[in-house]
Amino acid sequence: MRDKKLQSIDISGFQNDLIHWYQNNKRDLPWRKDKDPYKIWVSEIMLQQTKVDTVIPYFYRFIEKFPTVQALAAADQQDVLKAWEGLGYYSRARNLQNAVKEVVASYDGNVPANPEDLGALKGVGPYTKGAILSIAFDQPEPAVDGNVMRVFSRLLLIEDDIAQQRTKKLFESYVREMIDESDPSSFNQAIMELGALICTPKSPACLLCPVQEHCQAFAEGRQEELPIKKKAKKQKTIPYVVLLIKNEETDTFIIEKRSDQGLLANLWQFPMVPIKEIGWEHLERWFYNEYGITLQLQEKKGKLKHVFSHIIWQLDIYTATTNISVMDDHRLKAVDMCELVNYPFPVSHQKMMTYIGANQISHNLGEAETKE
DNA sequence: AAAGCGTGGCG
DNA sequence: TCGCCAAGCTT
Repeated sequence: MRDKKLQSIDISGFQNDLIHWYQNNKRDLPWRKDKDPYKIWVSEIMLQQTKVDTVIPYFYRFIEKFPTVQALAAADQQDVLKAWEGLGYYSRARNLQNAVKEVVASYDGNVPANPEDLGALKGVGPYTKGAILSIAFDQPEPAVDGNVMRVFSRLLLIEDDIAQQRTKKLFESYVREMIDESDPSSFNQAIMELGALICTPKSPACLLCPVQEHCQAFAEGRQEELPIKKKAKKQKTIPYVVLLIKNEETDTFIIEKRSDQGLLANLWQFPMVPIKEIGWEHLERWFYNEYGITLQLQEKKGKLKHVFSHIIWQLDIYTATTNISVMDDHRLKAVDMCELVNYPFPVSHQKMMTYIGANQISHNLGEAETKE
């Protein structure tokens, strides 16, 4: 029994209008040059919560450095993170490499072409699974991302909160009814392309839309109201003192590897003191207890506000000096300024490198804020 | 189910 | 400046 929402839709007419538009308007993107499942996979992981323009240069560099499943599986995780540096959501990179190792170990290096095995891989959720199956293997599986939910919420006038997990399942069932089984790759990509180019979140270009005549929201002039999405909570601000600690004798700076779990896992940073918990008066003492290093605070170099999706770092950046050169703790390293480029840093800490005269190591970095 | 997890661009 | 948003997954 077909859903009520679909009864008024001319499905094959919709498919034809959509896919015809896609064939004539699709962007020439690097992951559309061939159907290598590995490249499709890499692109889909990079594109999670990330704009196409941001991904393109990363994709080129990543594929050049790790051209095959085997190459990525054999790589050092730090090199993988370095290639991901600046893209964000770094667990994507760690999960991708874990998954690729599994593909080499269990599937002879061939990306599985069935939902069960593919979906069991680290970092491959419902969307990515459907995207790989449809785009690389021409299987009629839904690939429901934010674009698809936006397009379909307008097309079918669906008012469920798209932030809810169960809403995505609802959209998957609609896509299963609507998908073009003769070309699921084009169908899925066309919906996403439409969402990116025409059916945009704000001010959708309905007058240019190839499926305008099928759209129930447009018929009622309600396209701007959809989709419905619950607002995110505001982030909490956490103040830190960041220490750019120089050993004058060896001309090195102290960097620290972050925990292998949680925020920015396994990336490197300049040591940070959660100053609200510690208190200024206990800073040096706490630092010695924590790291075994005595330091002399020098001067404040500036401050940075760094906004994450869920928290905000308020960073006061200081230079400091130390005499301690021993570094048997492997989480800490004393490195020459030139060596900084070999370690993956979060963007916030890349910006601080300008304060110690290091060359900017990133391809995508602006000036740090130095104002008070 | 809801929170944790990055970054850059845009109005 | 600030809130929203982008081809989501994990726990």
